[in-house]
Amino acid sequence: MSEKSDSKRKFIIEKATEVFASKGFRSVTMKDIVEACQISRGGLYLYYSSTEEIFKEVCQAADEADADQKDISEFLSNAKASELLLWFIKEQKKAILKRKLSLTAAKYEYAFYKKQNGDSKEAKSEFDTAVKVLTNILIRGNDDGEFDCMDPDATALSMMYAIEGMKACGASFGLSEKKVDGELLYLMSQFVES
Amino acid sequence: MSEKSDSKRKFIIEKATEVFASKGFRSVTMKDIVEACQISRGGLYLYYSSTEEIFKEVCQAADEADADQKDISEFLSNAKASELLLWFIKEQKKAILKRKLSLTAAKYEYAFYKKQNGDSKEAKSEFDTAVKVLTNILIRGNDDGEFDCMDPDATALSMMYAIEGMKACGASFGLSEKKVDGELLYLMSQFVES
Amino acid sequence: MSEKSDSKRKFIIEKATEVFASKGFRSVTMKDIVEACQISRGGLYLYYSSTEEIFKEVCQAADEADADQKDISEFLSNAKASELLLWFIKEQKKAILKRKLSLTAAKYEYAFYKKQNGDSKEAKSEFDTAVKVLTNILIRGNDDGEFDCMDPDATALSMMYAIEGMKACGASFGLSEKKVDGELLYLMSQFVES
Amino acid sequence: MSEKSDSKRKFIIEKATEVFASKGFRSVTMKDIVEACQISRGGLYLYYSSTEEIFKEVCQAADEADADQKDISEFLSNAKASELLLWFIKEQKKAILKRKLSLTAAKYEYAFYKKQNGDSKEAKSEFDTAVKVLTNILIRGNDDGEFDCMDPDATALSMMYAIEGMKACGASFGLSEKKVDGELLYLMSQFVES
DNA sequence: AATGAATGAGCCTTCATTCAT
DNA sequence: TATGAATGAAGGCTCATTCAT
Repeated sequence: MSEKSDSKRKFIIEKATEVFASKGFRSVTMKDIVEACQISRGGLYLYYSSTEEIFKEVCQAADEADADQKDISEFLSNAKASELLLWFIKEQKKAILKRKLSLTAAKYEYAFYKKQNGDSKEAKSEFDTAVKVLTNILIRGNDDGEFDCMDPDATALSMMYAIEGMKACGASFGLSEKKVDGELLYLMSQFVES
Repeated sequence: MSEKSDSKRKFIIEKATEVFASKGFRSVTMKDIVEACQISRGGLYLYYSSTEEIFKEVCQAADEADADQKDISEFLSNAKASELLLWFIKEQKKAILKRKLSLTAAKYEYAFYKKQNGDSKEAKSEFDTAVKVLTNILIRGNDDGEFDCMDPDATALSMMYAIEGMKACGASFGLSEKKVDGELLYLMSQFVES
Repeated sequence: MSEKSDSKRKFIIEKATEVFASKGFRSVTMKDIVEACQISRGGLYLYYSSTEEIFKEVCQAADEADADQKDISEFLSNAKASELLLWFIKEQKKAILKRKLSLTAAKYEYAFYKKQNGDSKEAKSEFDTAVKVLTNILIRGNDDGEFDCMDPDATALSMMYAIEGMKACGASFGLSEKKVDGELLYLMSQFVES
Repeated sequence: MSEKSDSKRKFIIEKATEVFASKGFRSVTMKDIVEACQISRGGLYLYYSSTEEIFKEVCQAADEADADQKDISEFLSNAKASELLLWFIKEQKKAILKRKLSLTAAKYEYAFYKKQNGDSKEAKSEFDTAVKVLTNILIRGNDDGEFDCMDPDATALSMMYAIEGMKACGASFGLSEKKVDGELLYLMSQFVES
């Protein structure tokens, strides 16, 4: 089943991404996806057998697409802390703003859905990873004398909460790029000598 | 007639609140509410004719309940800024933590649902109000020499983003009281001389 | 659910009996029953939620209807053995012949279906009961000097196998009343002095 | 072409036999057979185009396999009646007991299915043949002085009903070899001087 | 006011059957 | 010959909504 036709699977995931981005998670039906893909009901079942299965692959594909944009590991070890921070902030900004295809709302719904049913690990990891990355950046910035951040752990966590808050606000009532920029600048101003 | 029916409406809203808190918005059915209220299907339709209508009243009732706890207007004019901040922070903490009956997830879902359908005002107002209230508190604190906050507008907005982020995190993967306290203290530390 | 409307349940069981009698067990769908009853799909689900559930009640109702025809307990204690045998044989004959509404085929299918899935008790009891009843009749007949049956247990069992065989033949390719009579007479001739 | 396809047909029938033996007739799908044969969906359709067509060949193959075991015609004319009876009884016993690969249940289902649709000849012939064979055996036994059977026709028919009954019981709730032996001995005791 | 039986639309899932390769 | 992806019909189940009582 996994080799059926990778290009078809990819096609379905692409179309499904649009569907989840525009309808969230719970209210998406197999029929919605069938229609988005213009294939038959039975045809979809050859590849996937539930919306949850599709959603997981949609998220995974989206994460991979984000990761592809930069080979982080090498970048992380060579760049200056201020460059890293800029990159990090830009990534977050993209995540907050990407209107058209944002899976944020669907991800919240899915996380809530899993929480109800006992599972609650999946959603957490992405957030925690971001906090760790940012903490490391702040520590290196302190070491290099670029930043002046008293408590990198607390600062990183707090920034990520603010960023998560912007994602949520963006998903529920929209947020202009200007507002996002203003907030990100404000957040950075607390430890960057401008 | 109106008295009796009012108490019945109130009863329905109470039960429905529990349902929305535990199932979110979109996946709640009239049947769920009928069962929670132990009334007949037809009976419910005498009072409300859709889950959306019920959800709006549920949110309104929840907001009023929060507001009732304190007569703010008077309180705002008499209290010291540091007291006001403490009250504000406590309210937010309650909003973040109230696990059992949190409508956060349902509200996000609803906001997203309305955004799709064109409406996107409703959700925004609550957030904006909170920002304004906090801004005023900060300004007063500056005037009284209690706080040292360079940019009250930006600070208030940033704090609310972080708070919104905590709500979202709490709704999707849970947040301990200790973590919330830590973050709130951190946020305040930026302008309060401890 | 059990008191919903007994007359409606009874109506459904009556119609379903016809369906099972004409289509067997496995190939009967909820749709078949819905159409036989001329009710809506959802309507049927108010009373029953699977064909198996309906089939069990159909069988139970059929058994009760058979039992109703005679108050056996009293009859058993007062009648002469030859009368009892006649009654028993007549009942079996009815069971073999009742063409239009015979559940025999459906019962075989169901028994086979349960056997595949591990259960295999349900079907056996009816057969065993009949063997016991017949054995008792033969024993009494011997005691009264009406019959001359050397081994009542073996005879009763063998007769029931033959009767079961006739049921099976009747269900699969039909059996005339004359043939059934001939066979039953032959079976009795082995221990009844004509 | 024909050789290759013949072996393939044979292969399909073998696998299909297992499927019908374990699932009956009506609930067997082309998919079941495709999977049992490990061939493609389209591939199966090159040889057979319905489960009914396959089932007919399955039955025919099974009958031929049974027949192959002994060249009856010659055997019938040379053997002693008591030997023939023993052979006949052993064959029947095998038919009753062959658990794993018994087509009994499927045959009943099929016979019933055809009866609904008007056809009802197919199933009858096998039974009638057996009755005739047994009748002949009994007559010869009488002639040779080995048996003492007053009415060979009636006796043969009655025995076959009992045997058919055992098949049905075996298919629906199982029957031990001991029980089958006991019954067969009982049936024979009625005309064999032990 | 209140009930709850009844309806029918809508989504889920499986399968026989076809067809391009 | 043989494959297996694709289709669409059919049946299962749930739910919003109505209506006679």
